[in-house]
Amino acid sequence: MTKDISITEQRPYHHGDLHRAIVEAALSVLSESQSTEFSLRELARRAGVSHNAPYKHFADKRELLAAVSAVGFELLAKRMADATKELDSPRERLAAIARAYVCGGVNNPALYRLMFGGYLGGQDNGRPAIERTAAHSMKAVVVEAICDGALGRVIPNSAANTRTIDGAILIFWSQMHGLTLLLVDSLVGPSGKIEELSEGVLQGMLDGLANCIPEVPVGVWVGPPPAE
Amino acid sequence: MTKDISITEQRPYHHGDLHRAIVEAALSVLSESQSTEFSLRELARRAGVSHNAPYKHFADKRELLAAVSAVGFELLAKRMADATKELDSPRERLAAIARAYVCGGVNNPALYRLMFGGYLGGQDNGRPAIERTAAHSMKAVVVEAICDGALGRVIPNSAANTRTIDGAILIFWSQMHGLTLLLVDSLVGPSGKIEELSEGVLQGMLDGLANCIPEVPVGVWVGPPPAE
DNA sequence: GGCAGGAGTAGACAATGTCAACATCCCGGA
DNA sequence: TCCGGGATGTTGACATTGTCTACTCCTGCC
Repeated sequence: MTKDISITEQRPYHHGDLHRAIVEAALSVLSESQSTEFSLRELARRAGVSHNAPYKHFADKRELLAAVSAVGFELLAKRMADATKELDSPRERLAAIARAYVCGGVNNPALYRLMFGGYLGGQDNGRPAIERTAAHSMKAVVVEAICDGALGRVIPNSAANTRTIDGAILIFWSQMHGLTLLLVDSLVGPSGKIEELSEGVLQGMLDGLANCIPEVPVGVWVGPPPAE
Repeated sequence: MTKDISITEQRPYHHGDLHRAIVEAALSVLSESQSTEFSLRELARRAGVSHNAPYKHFADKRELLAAVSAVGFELLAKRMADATKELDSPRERLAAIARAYVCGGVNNPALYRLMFGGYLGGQDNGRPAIERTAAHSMKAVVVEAICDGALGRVIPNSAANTRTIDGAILIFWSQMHGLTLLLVDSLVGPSGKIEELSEGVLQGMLDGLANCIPEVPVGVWVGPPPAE
């Protein structure tokens, strides 16, 4: 009786690629509402399936969020990689990466917050593997740019330079991360000056980084994510 | 019939200071669970009142969160202010403020995330006034330290220096903000080296800041929060 | 002394995350 | 060719949550 095909041929019983559909719905809702508080049921509705169908693809909401977050990291990595194309000066390339990073966060704050807002375990270790992997590949883009000579000298990505690279990454990343979030929160402004502002911070940081690079301490986690 | 005083004298019908009790309960839950997803009803339970009593003191959950966030800003301001006591060197005072800032965030990540996680309007303008006020008084501590000569020269807090001060604030704040969040997310580690790491970033930033200070662009919002 | 209104309570509602039981479809082995 | 099992979807249920409305209790003020 449930086989009552009312109008035209309704979608087949099986969706086909619900996993992807749900993640995309989440990205849409995230962009539109700019709120991280959407419901699984809403996504199911958008995908045209019952409220419980997503559970066949994600163990729980957290796992779905992690998948979305992972896409966010991939998008960011791609943005940054693309930004370095057709640029020769290593320093300019690192600067371009920084701009792409901040820009990506500012353009979709809700997604950026999802990636870094601690909706997962709080600890990186608590993040599902899929997300950690994506985050690491994003970081690799930065590592490469720094080793490339962006700070005034080429730094071979060898064990001997781990300390130097780790330190540079930490300074670079935390500065960009903080700037992005302050911009997103509108805690700095007026908004018309955002690019000029960011540019000043960026160039200042690169100068400072180039100077203090050799003395930077050790310990940042760089390289493949630690095994579980 | 509801007047059945069962055991000893039960608490009086009126709580006395429920507003404060609810905020404190929220701070407790936040510290304990390190999750920002607690329920209003849970707070009411802790305070020993009915699930609707909090609504006599807060219009909705968002307003309660804003109040908690405001307390967070006040605590942070106090921490930073205390950290500068008994320190003479302006630079050391600014460094102490930075350490206090990062430390405060790392010690209670959930609270820090509540303050900056965009659970409010996303935009600073969307934040309730009480919270903006608290955030501003926190920022004032930093402004004072910078003007004090922490960067190698005294910068009178006058209109003529707005650009310089604003720029310094932005660099300083975004670096500390980003560092705090990376530490909280355990995206850098190992944790044993956190202090050493932070110290490196901090000193590097102060050096860089002192150098590039004069050229920093304009536009950061500093001063009393803009009128609604 | 009484009354207005602030403070707290009880009950209801829709929405949500998640569980369990059932339905439908597709694919590989007999 | 048939069939049965597993993956995928559906329906229904449940506890929990934010919030609304109506009610009760108590306190301060005229």
